[in-house]
Amino acid sequence: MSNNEKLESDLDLFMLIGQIQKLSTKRFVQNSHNYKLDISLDQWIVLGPVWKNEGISQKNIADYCGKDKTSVTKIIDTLEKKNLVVRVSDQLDHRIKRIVLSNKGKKLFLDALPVMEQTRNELRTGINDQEIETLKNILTKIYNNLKIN
Amino acid sequence: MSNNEKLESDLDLFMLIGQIQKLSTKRFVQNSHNYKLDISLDQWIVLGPVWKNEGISQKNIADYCGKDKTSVTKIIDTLEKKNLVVRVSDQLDHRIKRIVLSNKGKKLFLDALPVMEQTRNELRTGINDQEIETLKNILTKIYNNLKIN
DNA sequence: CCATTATAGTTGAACCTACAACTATTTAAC
DNA sequence: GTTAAATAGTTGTAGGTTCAACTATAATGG
Repeated sequence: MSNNEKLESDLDLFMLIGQIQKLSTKRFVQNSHNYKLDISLDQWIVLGPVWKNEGISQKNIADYCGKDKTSVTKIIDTLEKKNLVVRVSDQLDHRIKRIVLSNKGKKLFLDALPVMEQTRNELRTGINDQEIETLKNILTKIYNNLKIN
Repeated sequence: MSNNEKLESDLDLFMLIGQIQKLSTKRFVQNSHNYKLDISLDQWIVLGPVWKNEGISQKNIADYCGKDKTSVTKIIDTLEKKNLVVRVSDQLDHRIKRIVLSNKGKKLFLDALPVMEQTRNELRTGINDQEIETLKNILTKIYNNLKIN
């Protein structure tokens, strides 16, 4: 069997989506290295809601990103280790940790914007806006099918 | 911010694909549990080429599945621990390990087929064949964009 | 009030992924 | 024919995901 022969011939939806997910994650990291940045796609995804909503709780980050609370805990752990964010306990509700960007975190988020832009463009090469719209519509249907229970 | 508010409003392609990938993996595992089967989506994906091509090498499994050779090594490790497959050294080329299904592995693969079928159907609910075709075409373009380099 | 229940976050285990470095073997090139 | 390069697979490390069990705190409802 030649390299990727199967993959290219009768790739089913599961494989296709899994493949694209892996490749786009990889591409984002490669691109960020080209920009001399050290950040993973998931770390960037978590920084997003913190950027838009300073002091957001981990619970809200999880909802925003569609991630499990455990995943958020661990990604925040590594973001904190890299001094990109800090956890601040809520003064009223002591269960809640509020996440705040450090200056380093703000800078990295901004620096990574063009990396995201480039990755998006590479992904969309040769695909027009109409197709992207169609794609999003169908994917949203699938998302809704899977989301319920 | 309400539960999943962001996710549902302005979900971008990366999030959408990542979300669907996570949810479909989860759904497959849930469905397999309902059938009293103990198998993950990735384990099933690796069993596929072994089923179709008895004695296939790990390298070919990796190509077939679009997985890293490291991932294949580790998935085969767990499949072997569960007595679903065995590794057999190639007699001519001693670098190659050929993977063979045990009877238990064959049974599990067959038993899991309806689980896959059901998961596929749940995913496709309310989406016609034309849309699936369109979806696959666009996703294939994206796949090709990302695959090169 | 106090007991139940719900919520926010953490921890540990098991699995998957990617990368880099490694072993062992085969092939190629001189 | 021996050295160099390519190939198959493994190992270790680091990150991400899920599940279940746990801690701590807050809200609810007799």
